[in-house]
Amino acid sequence: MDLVPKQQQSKEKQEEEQEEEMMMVLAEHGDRPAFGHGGGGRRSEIKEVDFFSAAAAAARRMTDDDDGGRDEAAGALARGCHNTTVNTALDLLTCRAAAATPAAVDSGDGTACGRDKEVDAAAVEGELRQAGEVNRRLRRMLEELTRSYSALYHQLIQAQQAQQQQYQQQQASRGAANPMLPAEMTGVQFMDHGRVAPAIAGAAAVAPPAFSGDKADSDGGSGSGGEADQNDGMRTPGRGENAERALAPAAEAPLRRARVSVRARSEASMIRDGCQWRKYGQKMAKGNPWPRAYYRCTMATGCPVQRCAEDKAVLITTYEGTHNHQLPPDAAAMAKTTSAAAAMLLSGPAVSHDAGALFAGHHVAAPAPLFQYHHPYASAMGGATLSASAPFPTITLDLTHSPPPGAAAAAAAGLLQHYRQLSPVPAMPPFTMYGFPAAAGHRPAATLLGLDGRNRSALETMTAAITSDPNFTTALAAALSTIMAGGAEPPALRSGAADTAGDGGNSSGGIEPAKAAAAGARETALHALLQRLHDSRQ
DNA sequence: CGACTTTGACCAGCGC
DNA sequence: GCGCTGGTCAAAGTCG
Repeated sequence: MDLVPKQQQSKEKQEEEQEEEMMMVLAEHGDRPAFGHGGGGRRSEIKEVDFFSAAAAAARRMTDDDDGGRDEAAGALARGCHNTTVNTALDLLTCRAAAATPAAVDSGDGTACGRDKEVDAAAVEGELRQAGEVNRRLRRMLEELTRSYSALYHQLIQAQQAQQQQYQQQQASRGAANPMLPAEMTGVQFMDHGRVAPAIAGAAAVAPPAFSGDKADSDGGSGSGGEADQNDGMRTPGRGENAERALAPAAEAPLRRARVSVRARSEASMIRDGCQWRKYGQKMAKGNPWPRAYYRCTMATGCPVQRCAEDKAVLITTYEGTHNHQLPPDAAAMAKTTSAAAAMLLSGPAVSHDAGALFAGHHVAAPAPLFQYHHPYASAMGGATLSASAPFPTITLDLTHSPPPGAAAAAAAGLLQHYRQLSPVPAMPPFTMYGFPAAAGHRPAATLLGLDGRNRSALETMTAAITSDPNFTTALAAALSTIMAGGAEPPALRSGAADTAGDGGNSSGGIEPAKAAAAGARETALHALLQRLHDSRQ
């Protein structure tokens, strides 16, 4: 089930297998498949973009591994296509370090182990135990931070809902004779962060249902216009859209029109994302020497594919809408990514701005934008950007380049800094941040965070994007060390978090000298651990 | 023969 | 109102 004509599939399957073998070999060396430039000696361009074969291969590899931590990671990775947990496919824990130790290398030998080596092994094991302890403390601390954030976020939601109700009451009393009022109101609701507000059903349909691979009744989430969606995919701006508009509430069309654009280097005419697509049209777009092809998911939904005008090797795939049927695991993986991105776009703070554009001409009481479109964590996401440019709000996941070493770390540090500054109105950064501990601990982020579907989807988007960054380990190291060294958790997380975090929390305010010394020691240990992890991946 | 691709025509939205 | 452009339709062609 993919975008490639069936007649090509057998040949490509062989290529896939070779690809996966390559992935496995590379993974053993800590490398990652590189999209585009550089690539660490690998070919600079890939013939086809298969976002998931690598993950599947990694999952298989890890499943075969005896290490418990890896098994857990592999399980989580494999489950990622079927549930709503967040998988970062990280194996940052001690398994790699352990594998790199002389003890691990020589354990099967038995003849070459001299007494010195035994001593070394014992020392390394002790060191690893220490590192593990630090890791556990860190995890506890971050769990506490997570809880604090979650509580704050819910307070924010409640406050916003109260504010919205107040607004609605004002509008109801003021504009009873205004026929535009319903649309305006839905527009406002659309911009609200409300997690389960009926008016945001479209956004909800873009995100969680498709994620979970649940039988998504998400014909765009409206529950109406089902026929149009069924027949037309969800993308029927022409004649079909008229029917859809007639059936759907006024505000839902914009909701469904958020787009997720994936840029990837590929010589193929389409990317393989696990779904079955059928081409139904092709046009020469103005200013683009390469034709824009239109594909429709033969299972129900459709999406246009476009070749980049600037670079033939860059394939731009734009997804719009939501599948209204069950997806195969591979397709669900991409659906998770794209629909999560759409959900973030529709429900995140930036939506305020986008919605302002969308509802231009309406009197939308849009709250001031909380974030810029090119915010720091967009960089940390490895090239995810939001665009308010017409006609539809679009989020672009750019896989065509990998940031230079250090860029990801800088982005992560910037993300933290940015989050500290903006934490009074928590939004996406916490999701990103909190994805880290969940990833490191191979635990479902949803369990950690108690996230609702929208937050979870946003988290998935972030983690999916972040983990595509080959330098993510470096970024993680920088982020964690920033937390430890800076001693400045996000302000929203300071209150009450430090105590329950045990001594793992490097609380900022008035640390006693002894505690400071201990914190310094922990920091040193953490740096050593992170350095080792980083080195082991290179 | 069925599924799929190609391609010209058609339609709607938008800007001038 | 007109022309341009994006998006879709549907008939014809292709392929296994």
